[in-house]
Amino acid sequence: MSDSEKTFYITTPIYYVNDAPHIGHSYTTILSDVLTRFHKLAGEQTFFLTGTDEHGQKVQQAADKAGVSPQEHCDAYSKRFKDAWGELNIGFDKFIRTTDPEHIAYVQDIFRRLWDKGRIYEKEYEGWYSVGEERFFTEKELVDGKDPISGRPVEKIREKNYFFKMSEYQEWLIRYIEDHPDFILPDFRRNEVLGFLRQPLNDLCISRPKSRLAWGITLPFATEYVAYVWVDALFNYQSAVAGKKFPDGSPIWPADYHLLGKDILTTHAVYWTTLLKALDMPQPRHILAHGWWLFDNARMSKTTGNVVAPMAMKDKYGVDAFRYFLIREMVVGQDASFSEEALVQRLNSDLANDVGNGLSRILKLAATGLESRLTPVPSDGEEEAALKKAAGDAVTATLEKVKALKLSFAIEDTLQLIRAVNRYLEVKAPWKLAKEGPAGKDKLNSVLYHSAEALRIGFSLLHPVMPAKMEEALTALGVGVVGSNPVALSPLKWGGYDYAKPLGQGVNLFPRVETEKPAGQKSAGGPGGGPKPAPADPFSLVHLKVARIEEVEDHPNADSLYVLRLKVGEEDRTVCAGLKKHLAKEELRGRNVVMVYNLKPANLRGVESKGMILAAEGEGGKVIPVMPEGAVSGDDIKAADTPFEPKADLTLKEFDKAPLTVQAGIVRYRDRQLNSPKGPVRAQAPDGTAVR
RNA sequence: GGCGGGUUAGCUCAGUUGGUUAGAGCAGAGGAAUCAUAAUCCUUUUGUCCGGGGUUCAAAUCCCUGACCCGCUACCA
Repeated sequence: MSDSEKTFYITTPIYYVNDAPHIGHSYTTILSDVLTRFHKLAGEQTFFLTGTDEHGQKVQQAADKAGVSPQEHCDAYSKRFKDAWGELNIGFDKFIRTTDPEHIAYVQDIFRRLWDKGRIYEKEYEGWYSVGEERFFTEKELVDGKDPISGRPVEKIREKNYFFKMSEYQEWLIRYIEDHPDFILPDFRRNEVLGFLRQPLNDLCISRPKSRLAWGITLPFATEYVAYVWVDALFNYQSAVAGKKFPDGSPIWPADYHLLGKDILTTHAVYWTTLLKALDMPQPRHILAHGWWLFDNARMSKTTGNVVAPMAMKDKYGVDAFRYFLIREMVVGQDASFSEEALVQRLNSDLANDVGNGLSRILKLAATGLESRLTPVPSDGEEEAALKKAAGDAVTATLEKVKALKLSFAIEDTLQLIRAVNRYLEVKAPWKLAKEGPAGKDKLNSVLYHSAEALRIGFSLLHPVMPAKMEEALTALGVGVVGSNPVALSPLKWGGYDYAKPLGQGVNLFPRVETEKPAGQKSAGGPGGGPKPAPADPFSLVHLKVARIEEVEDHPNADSLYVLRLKVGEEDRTVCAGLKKHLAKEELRGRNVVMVYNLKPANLRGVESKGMILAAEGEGGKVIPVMPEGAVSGDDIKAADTPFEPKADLTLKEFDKAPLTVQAGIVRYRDRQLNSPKGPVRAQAPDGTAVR
């Protein structure tokens, strides 16, 4: 995959210092570590970069709050990541911090070069600044002279900022992505980026005045400004390796892989690439967006008490089992689900039964029959030749899949070899040979030597995933571990070790984890599944409330939307409604309506909408808001005989799963009518009309 | 609403340019063995390949259509 045969430079995103390390950070970092170790195993020169992103408003605020300097705050918080990676056995080559003087100087140099090349221009504008939202609004965006999002007052500020001419590179970028099909991975992400680029690309504001944000990198050509944090952060990938070379003298940049979560793909695929282009610098070879870890039914876990805290799993079952699970279970690019049950399953069936037990049996056989000493012999027999071939095949197949980033499948190929050893032992029955005394000794040696060789190669292939445990395993075979490579000699080559040292004894690599199975309650499905919990009634998650429309305004940016100021009990709410085509302002003002109270806020053309007004959508596009009979603002609306467990930030999709319709003039969920404390919710619409 | 992807064994997924009896791992069942971590090995069950229609000598694979799921995006609110 890599254009370069001998070198491999991989990066993780730099993590925001204020965050606490969690499974998302851990996965990205472990994945990078595993890939790095594999490439190292294949004999390449590698460089693995990770670090922390330390500038920005939130850092400044957190530091102020704690009464320390931003730098002190960063020093303390950055360390949490470094420590976490230590615990996860991450072998990074450099841990960069964006407050490193070298990084700051590098970024300043970049800004200077962009400025000299005329890629940056300044633009002065006057706008309305909302302190609460920390952003500008145009005159047009203001609602009632106030912040359209929070409704708070704004102040008029005249401000100058610097912009990067990103829009000029839109056509180039589209073509580049089309010409390099494996630039953005997986391929469906590439299509999404191309879709994003079908809309006009704006120039990028790359400065922040120090009057608003002081904690950042000062722009060399405008010292009263700091760099926009994303630009600052992205250049870490270069500043960290600036002037550095691989041992053979070849430069480290460009990166072979930028690993990242799908949420920051646009930043990398668009901002980063165009910035590099503007500087005539080589592009990274691949940008890989991986998926997320999901936890099914977190809710139920809480009530039953078996909360899955992924980071605690590494303490409970060991770092290597944790790493193995993450790499084995997630198909790179896809989402995957995390559960303790699945982790234990993998630990027992793959690691304990196959890997650990495989080693255990030959150590014991060698101890009883050969005093733990093996002598290399040629692979004359049919089974021996087959095992030797299986080892070679496993190496080829595993490394090929690693190159294609199919790590979960790569592991499976390696495990095939380990299983082949167990099968070979069954055929040769060395425990019988051991009982034949001196006569069987040569045969026994041959069987155990072949088994040990196959295992040694298998363990070496697993080493990138489970460095600590595999070092223990290889040591048990007498193989020394040099640096992070399993052996100084050929770790992946049959006959690569002479067994000069005796084998170890009594090694239990992965103790089985006993799972308590309540008697008489055998799990219905496989352990992966288990009985699926009954899904909650979709409507039970919905929180409807009566609201009074205080004010109706035109949306500043959208022809079909109103911006409604609502009073919900004592609370003020701003909601957008697509009612402009259907109703005049006067028809709405002062009216009581029903709103979805717990809907996740959405930004609709610049105005944040916190909720949604329910209306019957009749034939011919007629829209009639529903009427809560006699109810007052703030009343809850519930459906008869339906549990009421509102979920915070309900998505529109979740709401759509509980379709509402009109029957006999009353709004219903299925056949249950919706009531306020005062009476039913009515809508003058024909039976069957959908309400939304 | 627009664009894109998906639906294959109880679970997680492979299935190359359409080509014989559709596969792997795990889970289940039966047996063998006893060196080993109640581990291993052998044998083995189950699939209307989401539904419907079409093209073809031949379709999990191509086309149309319906259902459900997911991603991105939107004057969805």
